[in-house]
Amino acid sequence: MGDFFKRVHEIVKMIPPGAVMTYGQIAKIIGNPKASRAVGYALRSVPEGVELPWHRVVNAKGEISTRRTFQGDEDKLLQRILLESEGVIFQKSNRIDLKRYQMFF
DNA sequence: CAGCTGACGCCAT
DNA sequence: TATGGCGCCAGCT
Repeated sequence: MGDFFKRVHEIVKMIPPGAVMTYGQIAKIIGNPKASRAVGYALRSVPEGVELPWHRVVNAKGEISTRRTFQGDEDKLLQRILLESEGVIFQKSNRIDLKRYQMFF
């Protein structure tokens, strides 16, 4: 695993319960604003046993991004449940209000 | 070394 | 709002 992935993980670890950050936002913080897709790729490969709130990362529209794997839907549902358990409210559009939940440095 | 892929983002329509 | 198209980039093959 490269340095980029590690930095993504370090940042995600800092997101407190009930708050979220976006893929693009994390990419910018790392210093590579155009690597948003790679951020998602990094969350896909979280080491076993590593505690990391991956569910607190959503896309720029405030929605849970679509997985391309065979268990994608199940994974998205889990992410939503985890966020709701922390008090995050989803709108009818299946999005959350970023102005309210997004965390900034 | 040369593609390929995808938990993205942005802009045009 | 909702789509569609395209650029980007780290890792994998």
